[in-house]
Amino acid sequence: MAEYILAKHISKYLDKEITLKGWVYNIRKSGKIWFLIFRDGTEFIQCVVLKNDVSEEIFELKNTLTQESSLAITGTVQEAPRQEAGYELLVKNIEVIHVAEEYPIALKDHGVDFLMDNRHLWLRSRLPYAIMKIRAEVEKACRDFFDERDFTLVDSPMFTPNAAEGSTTLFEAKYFDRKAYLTQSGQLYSEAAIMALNRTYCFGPCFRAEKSKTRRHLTEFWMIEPEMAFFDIFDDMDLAEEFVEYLVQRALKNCRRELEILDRDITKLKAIQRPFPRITYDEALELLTKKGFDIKFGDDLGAPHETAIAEEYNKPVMIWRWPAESKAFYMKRDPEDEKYVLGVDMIAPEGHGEIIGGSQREEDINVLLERIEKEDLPKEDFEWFLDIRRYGSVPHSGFGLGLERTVGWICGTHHVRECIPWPRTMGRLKP
RNA sequence: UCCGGAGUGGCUCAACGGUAGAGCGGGUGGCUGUUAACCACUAGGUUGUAGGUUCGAUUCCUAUCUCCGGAGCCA
Repeated sequence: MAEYILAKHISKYLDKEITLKGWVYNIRKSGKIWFLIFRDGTEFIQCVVLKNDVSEEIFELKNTLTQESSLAITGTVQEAPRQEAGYELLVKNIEVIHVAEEYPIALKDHGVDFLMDNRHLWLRSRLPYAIMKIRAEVEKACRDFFDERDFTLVDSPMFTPNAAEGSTTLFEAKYFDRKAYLTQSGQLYSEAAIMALNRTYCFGPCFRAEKSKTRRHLTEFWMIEPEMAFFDIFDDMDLAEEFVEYLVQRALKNCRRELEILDRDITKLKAIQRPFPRITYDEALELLTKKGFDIKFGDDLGAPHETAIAEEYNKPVMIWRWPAESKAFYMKRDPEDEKYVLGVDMIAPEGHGEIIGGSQREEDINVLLERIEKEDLPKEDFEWFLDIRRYGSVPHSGFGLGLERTVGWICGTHHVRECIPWPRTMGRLKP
């Protein structure tokens, strides 16, 4: 009886008889030989069926098996240097489990809308498969990085009573007889948590009802947000660059096969080593002016600006020390010049946009109150947040990294919607 | 919300205002090393919707819906 194995382990079974269980990816027929490209969710393997090696009944399956039919296939493993997997299976027997109906996704071009409508099937294709593998590795790397550095995972709530960022982009939910909002960020909760646990991170979905229709936006996306007591903006930036370097190198180390499937230029990823360039907002303005942009102090940097800056480097760029008026109320003012806040954005190379936003947080309750009043935020909703500054306030910092944008950069995908299994955008809630 | 682009067999796309075509997928047949295999034959269409101009509209006009790309905002 042949041993049932996962296809990814095939190299350990050279010349042995094994059984694989999975699905038909493609069939190439010839007269007395046919090739079945098989997938089981761990690897793609070419299986060779020779007329003289199998029964008439098995050989004739070439006419009845359809794309995505499920089967158990038994045969001998042999080397096949021309195959991506390096091995192929010489078939002895095929047990058909289910013959699939005509499969809508062909191995040819399809439009994005069609593929997204069929996301539940599209996930079976090679590119989504590779991206999901890499996403899982990056998520694991996120946890490992912080777990190995004395951080405690403290999850934040999804239902919140108020906004964390601006109030314009909240999803409203019915919460019994009241209103609740889906969280946009766990940061405010993390600020409370570090006073209990010193260094924490939260990792989960965030929801923003932004009516954005660009390749960098989802309404539901995942964010990992570390928060650290006694960290200033420089400690924050040091950690951010160490973190991003770690994520990229982990993907390179553990997802080489998947990056190959995606045809990713890995020399670009290999170059992602510390230190990353750091420029201030003022320096960014100077650079942009030199490049011909019409931009003045106080203007926020848009996507074209970010791209222009990013293309100057082959590494992520950190832009820090931003004009206060363009940034959130909780960011700490620069003690040397009140016009600025100690915030930082990290821009990924190759046009993948902002992957990190972070800052040193304002620890002075009076400054915070002043900002809350000036921005006309509902003070009573922030009382608990102000308590953090009433009882042993300390300098602290943190940042948030967008998972899909980071995965999109590592994979070299065109759009972040490919980097989440079930994308939610302004116009898409299905499947 | 604003600006631009696109809606044609299951899918991806053609078609000067004049008989709607091709490739893939499906079906049938052929081929012993194929790499999105190849070759031959075959079925498959109220051109997003509603109006209008015209002898005649896939093509021009108006409205509307959907999708895509971008802007703003952000991760």
